[in-house]
Amino acid sequence: MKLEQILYPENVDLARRVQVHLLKKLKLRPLTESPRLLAAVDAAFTEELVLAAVCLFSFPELELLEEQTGIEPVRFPYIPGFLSFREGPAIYHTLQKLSRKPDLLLVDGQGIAHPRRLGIATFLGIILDTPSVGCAKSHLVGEFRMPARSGGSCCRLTHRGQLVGYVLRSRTAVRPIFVSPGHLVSPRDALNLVRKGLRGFRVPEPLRRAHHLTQNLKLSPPGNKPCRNKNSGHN
DNA sequence: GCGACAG
DNA sequence: ATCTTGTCGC
Repeated sequence: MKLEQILYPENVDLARRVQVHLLKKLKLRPLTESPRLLAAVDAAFTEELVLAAVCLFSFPELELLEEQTGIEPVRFPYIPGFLSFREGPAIYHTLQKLSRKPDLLLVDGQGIAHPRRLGIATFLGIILDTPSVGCAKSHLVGEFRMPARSGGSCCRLTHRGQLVGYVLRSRTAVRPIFVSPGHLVSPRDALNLVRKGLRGFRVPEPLRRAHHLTQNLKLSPPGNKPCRNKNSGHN
């Protein structure tokens, strides 16, 4: 199947077929080696644009190594279960701008905790053939017990009799986050990796950075580059 | 038919 | 996600 038809299906039915197609390629297995380069991705929106941001970090130190952004017109509506067709293309093309290929993708959204096991983390992991982890701020599918009130507690997230991730209370008294494996990792890997990235916040540090970058992009879009010789005081 | 429903 | 002001609490 061509990349063009995977990224830009013309309607929801075709999008569903893309998901069913990609599912055949899904592989979940424990990581052999710890990742060294983690890329956190996020997207923001205006009425007509998708603004993507990618932040590359060393792992597990989490030192920022590189940032990239990209903008595309909105081509797909937001429909629960089809988020990857709204945000995916812009994020995909922005990831291609990185000077180095990441060992792990940390995505703002679900992995296999999805009606068809194809959340955006799984989608990106498969088309880029890279291990990925989904970290969503709210529930999409699956059954779970609410984790205890204290930070660090977590419960399994199951769907149709399968373990699809964990519900994690990253900090005391905050709403839990939903962690699920995307591609080429195990549910436990996903949980462990997200925990290492928390740094005391509700959402992993790398994703916060990506989110901020996305918001800044909306405020200072490229093309609005300040011209030299205009009130710069040195001419 | 009813309720749920990532970002 | 985005819109959108003040306000409750540590």
